[in-house]
Amino acid sequence: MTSVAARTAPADKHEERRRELADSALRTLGELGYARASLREIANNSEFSHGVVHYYFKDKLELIVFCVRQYKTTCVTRYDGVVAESTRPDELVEAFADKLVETIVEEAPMHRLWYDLRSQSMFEEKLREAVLQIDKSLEDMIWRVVSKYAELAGAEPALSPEVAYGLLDGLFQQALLGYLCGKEDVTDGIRDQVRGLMPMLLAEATA
Amino acid sequence: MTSVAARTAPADKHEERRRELADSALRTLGELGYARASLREIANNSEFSHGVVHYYFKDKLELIVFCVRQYKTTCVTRYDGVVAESTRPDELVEAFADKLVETIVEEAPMHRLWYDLRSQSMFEEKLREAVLQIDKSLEDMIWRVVSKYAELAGAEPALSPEVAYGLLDGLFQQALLGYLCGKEDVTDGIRDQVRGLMPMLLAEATA
DNA sequence: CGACCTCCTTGACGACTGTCAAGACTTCGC
DNA sequence: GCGAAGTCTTGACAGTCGTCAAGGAGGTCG
Repeated sequence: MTSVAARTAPADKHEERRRELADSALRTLGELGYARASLREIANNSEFSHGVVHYYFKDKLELIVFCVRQYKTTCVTRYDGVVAESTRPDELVEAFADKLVETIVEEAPMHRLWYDLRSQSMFEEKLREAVLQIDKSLEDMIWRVVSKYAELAGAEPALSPEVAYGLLDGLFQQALLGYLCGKEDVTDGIRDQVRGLMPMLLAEATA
Repeated sequence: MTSVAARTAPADKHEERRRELADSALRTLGELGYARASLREIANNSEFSHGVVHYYFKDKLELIVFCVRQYKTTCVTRYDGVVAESTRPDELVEAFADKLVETIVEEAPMHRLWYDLRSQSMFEEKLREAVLQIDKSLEDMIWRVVSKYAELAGAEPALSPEVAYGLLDGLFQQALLGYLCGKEDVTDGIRDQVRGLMPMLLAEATA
């Protein structure tokens, strides 16, 4: 309010703490999953004590929904670089496959958490709104890849965004499970699978 | 041992009780999910008391793995009738799609439990062996459908069993989530999706 | 200095969990 | 009909959980 003003407005400070808390909570959640990650364990892996959660969040549920929302908002831009920088269809496929593998190897805990939460939402209504919203944003992300791929190939996508996402998500989930189970060549496997699948997503140009 | 002999051998009796227990446990598990289904709740929804579980099962984990194994062994034959009775490719696709819809509508709790457990196996090593085994049997089930379809169409499958299963499982999971979230026309949606997808799984006959 | 406000810790609460031991009830061989 | 084996119930155990109230620490402003 005065000349210099606060570095950060008080409301922002509050919001920033929420982000910090959510950030360290995500580490624990990715390690233990939704059900076994207690608030005490989450707090232990942060720089705070277990009581502070209820100062910034109403519920365990509110914390967790906030966490996953936060992670996925950064996550949905993951392939945008691939889309922006590819100039030939096969180049895009390779870059996309590389990025998929990188995601599985480097962010496996986060993604198993996502699948955990999506499964939980089948039982718990309170999770559904957030899950559906995130799912949609992932579908959009995949669609940007597919439609760019079609454009570069001079063709049209042969499938709806929903189906394209469903198919690729199925493959990704399978690969993630395989990777976590220690199966070898799962990374090469997903690469081959994507190389084989992507051309099938296209149809002749109709316009 | 005598002339008439026992109706069921003692070992069978024990095994039969396990099946009975698992059967009523499955109802509770399908309703509450893996994490929130306590042994007391499971026992409450059966004709037994909560202590009996440890007479027939070592663990909660052993009970649950037994349950899902039991369910899935009946489940993996679900589409065999479709495979056996179809004589034309389009007929198979329709019958397959119908069966998928029927499965979603009538057995949603069982299948969300399956996805719950598969997600949990990404965190809990002890679940992985059973999950991988069941997953493989589902892959085989799907492959019987796809290869029969190819045969009827006079073509070859364009994909490996693994990929075919991954794709269809992705679609199925998406449809299940949509159905549980009360989305309308999800049943018509999956029908259309299958009709659109199946032909894409085929390639020209090479032999 | 003292009153206030924000942020965070501590400790406790009631409820719920998986597990298991002790014993009651049932069934069956003899 | 008796004893033993098998089957099931009951009650308790140690532990964990989410939640929240009481209060301390640190800063700001009157």
